[in-house]
Amino acid sequence: MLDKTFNPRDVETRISAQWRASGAFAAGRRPEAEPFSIVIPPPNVTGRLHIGHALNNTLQDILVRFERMRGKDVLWQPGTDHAGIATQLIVERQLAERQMNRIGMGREKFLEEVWKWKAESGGAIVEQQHRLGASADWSRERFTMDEGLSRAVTKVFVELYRQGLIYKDKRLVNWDPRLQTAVSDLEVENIELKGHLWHIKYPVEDQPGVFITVATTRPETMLGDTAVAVHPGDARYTALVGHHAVLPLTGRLIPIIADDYSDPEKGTGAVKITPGHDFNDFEVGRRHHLPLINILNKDGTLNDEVPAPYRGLKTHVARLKIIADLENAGLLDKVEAITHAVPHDEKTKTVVLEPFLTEQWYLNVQPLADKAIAAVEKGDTKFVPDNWAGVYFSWMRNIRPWCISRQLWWGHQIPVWYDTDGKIYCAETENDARAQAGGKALTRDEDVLDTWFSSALWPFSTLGWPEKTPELKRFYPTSVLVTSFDIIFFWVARMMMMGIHFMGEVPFRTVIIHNRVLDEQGAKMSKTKGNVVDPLTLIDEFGADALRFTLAQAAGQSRDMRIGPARVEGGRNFATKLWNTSRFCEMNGCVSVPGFDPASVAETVNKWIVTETANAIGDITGLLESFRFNDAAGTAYHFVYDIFCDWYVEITKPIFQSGAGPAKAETRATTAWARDQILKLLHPFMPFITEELWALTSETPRDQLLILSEWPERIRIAGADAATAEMHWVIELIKGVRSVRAEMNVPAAAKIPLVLTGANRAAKARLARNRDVILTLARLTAADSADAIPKGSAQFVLEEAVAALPLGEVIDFGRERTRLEKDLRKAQDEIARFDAKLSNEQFVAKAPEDVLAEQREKRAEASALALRLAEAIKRLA
RNA sequence: GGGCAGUUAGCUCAGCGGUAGAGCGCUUCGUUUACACCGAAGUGGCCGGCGGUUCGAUCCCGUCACUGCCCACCA
Repeated sequence: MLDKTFNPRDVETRISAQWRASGAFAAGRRPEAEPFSIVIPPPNVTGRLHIGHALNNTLQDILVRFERMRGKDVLWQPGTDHAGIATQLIVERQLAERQMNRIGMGREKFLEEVWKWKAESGGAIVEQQHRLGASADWSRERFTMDEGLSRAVTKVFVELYRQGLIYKDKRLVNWDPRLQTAVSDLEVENIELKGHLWHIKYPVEDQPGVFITVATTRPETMLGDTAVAVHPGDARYTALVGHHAVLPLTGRLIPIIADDYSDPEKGTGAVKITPGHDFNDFEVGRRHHLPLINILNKDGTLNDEVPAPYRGLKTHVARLKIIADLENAGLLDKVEAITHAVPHDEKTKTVVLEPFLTEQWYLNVQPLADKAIAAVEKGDTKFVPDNWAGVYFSWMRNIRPWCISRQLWWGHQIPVWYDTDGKIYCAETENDARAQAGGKALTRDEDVLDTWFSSALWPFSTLGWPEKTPELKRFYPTSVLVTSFDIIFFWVARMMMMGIHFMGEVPFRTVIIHNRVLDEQGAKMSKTKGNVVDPLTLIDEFGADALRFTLAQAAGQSRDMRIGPARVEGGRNFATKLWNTSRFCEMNGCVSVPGFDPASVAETVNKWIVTETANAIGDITGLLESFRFNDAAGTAYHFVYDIFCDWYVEITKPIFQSGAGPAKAETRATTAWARDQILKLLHPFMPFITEELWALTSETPRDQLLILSEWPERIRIAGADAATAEMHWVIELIKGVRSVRAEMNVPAAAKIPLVLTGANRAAKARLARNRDVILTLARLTAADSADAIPKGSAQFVLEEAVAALPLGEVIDFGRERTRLEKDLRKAQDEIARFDAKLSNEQFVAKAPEDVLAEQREKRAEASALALRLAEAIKRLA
């Protein structure tokens, strides 16, 4: 006997262990089968599972379990990412708490600390994925800084270098002055802030009293100005072009030049040019061969290029001082309050990034991007939903060189060595480099690669590349990638480029972009806001199945989703429902019958439920094939709740309560069969509870886990339509009776569902249409006590009711009249509506025949109903 | 400045040419041997505004308004 309620905690641990011991998740179990593969988006190895991961992993697990049940040879490749900046930040923070810092301890020591932290916290997220029920092939777990993956990274770097696609360049980068590293364009978060536009008067050389006024939001950068630019066609300034301005506070002379870049409409029409600290100015500087002055140190303080009073100041401090000094000098023309976008670091959003001149490694992605664009255009890779392809294209088509070096220590160190002359040796190993260098003393490049560089290789590096492994051959390209839209650029695009470049084939056939998870108020979850919903808490409280089902239900095609305890509670309730239904089946002796043929059932109810089950199977299969997770979950929910529990189970109760007989045996077998189909259909969504019920509720051999069993096949049975039609009448009838009873406050008495077991279908159909008869029945059952109507005899009651009672007599309830009048009005409205439609010549001429017929039939029905209602009202009067 | 989403029941969202749907909430009733993490019956919508296409529009097209997100080098 099943326990009264389902206890997720115990069951989940036990079953999880069972699955892992069984080796059921291992890829390559079915060498003859079609392969299906997914690589997991590797989470930060030291991170914790957040609700976004939970959604992402759930969707993958649904697909993977679905395909595994369908007999495919499934690889779900798990693993974790070293997450360069994020991890290094955490460890540095920890060191700071112990009054230490990485510079002080040196690279080697620091890396030891990071590895130690990885060892300490590294298992956590994987453990959490297990708790969610993720059925990845854990024996193949990889880490981006594994030996194998690191070798792949090195090889890719060296090859791209040799192909001339990786190069070193000195140009402006986005610089993080706190971490003191370059970051890529993508890692910049522009935040709208209130600020000021300062108008500063630059005196013109040898023209006392003449000024050229520039406007800037970053006055401190004026110390690095090397020109003032005006538009060539701007009449206000033509006279000044070719002259020099005297840069305030420094006295340096800078040329006034003409350049299209200057927009006469903006600011004052004259713009200060700071090639060392502004991306546009850098370009202007190149065009005009302007000198380039770097006024910043790596930590963002002003360096010795600036006048002594400003040296060592942080930029925002220097700004205030400069403004004050300019004002004192009478050179501050005016100040406007504006809002403007200020670049910040994307991780903490607290550090202002500075354009900064450094030498970095770049990857010329243009040629790779061209192929990656073509691949999506050709349909080699498809985005679901496909509007994300547009996002992908727009970024790819405007792609710029990727700055791949980072001045961090945690990551893949760049495989480049320098001799004492600074000559570059790029090689896979230090020995190779030394050999190239002819034995010269070498020092290795200090920098590491952008985290996303190794992530970009994930689909093939995890499969063993550069070795030609059997897995690589079998599972690349992967079938599906499931990810969130915010890493399309960071990750998806780069995997496309690297995959095509190194494998000659796209890394995945389909990219499923799921929505982002917000809290219940619709706010983006963030630690600082404290509104992070911890999936583990939800699992503890409601169970993994409840969370998974809730997430799947909410996984719409293109929007954010809001998740919180209230919603997961609904998922939990559904799990409980499933449990209790199985309990009902068990209590009534519904045991799976080996060799049971659902197409052979004779009873109407059974034919009907087989048909409904077949429909659910077909629908859910199709929906999962097209990645419509929410629709699939919704269909399953509706089938289990509304069809199986609310109707089939209720309707079969009388059959189970009657004595023995073929109908009873058949219904038992059918119920067990339907229950088994439900368990299978729900298994991808709710693996734990279904696995548990599978083991507990059937007597067919259950040494085999549900996870390995087959996905249900669609069944066709003879007479399905007739059975369905009759059941619809019956259901309507019962609903009508219930409704009338509720209205009349009739206590429950007779077992209405018993109606079904009888033979006279035509009579039942008539009953179901006839509201008056329903009223009669309701009155009868109200008048008589439950005892007066023996169980199993409602059929008799109904037919008696029809035969014995003239319609008018029963409608003697005062409230009934208003009710009838209301219905009549409604019916008349309907008639009018259909008449309007049917008298519309164009409609009659052009509408398809079946639509017309339907409309006419409905018109007739409404009219008949109105007539009956009118008569009933007349009798009441 | 460009682009992409969205606007449907009190709330969160499905639906996307043929008389408006779910979950939660709310109201009323109900403990009959699966289930109170329950059941039954209800309440509740000019499907953002305005035009157009169509016999027919929540659905297609145009436009406006508002909301959110992404991208962009603006002084």
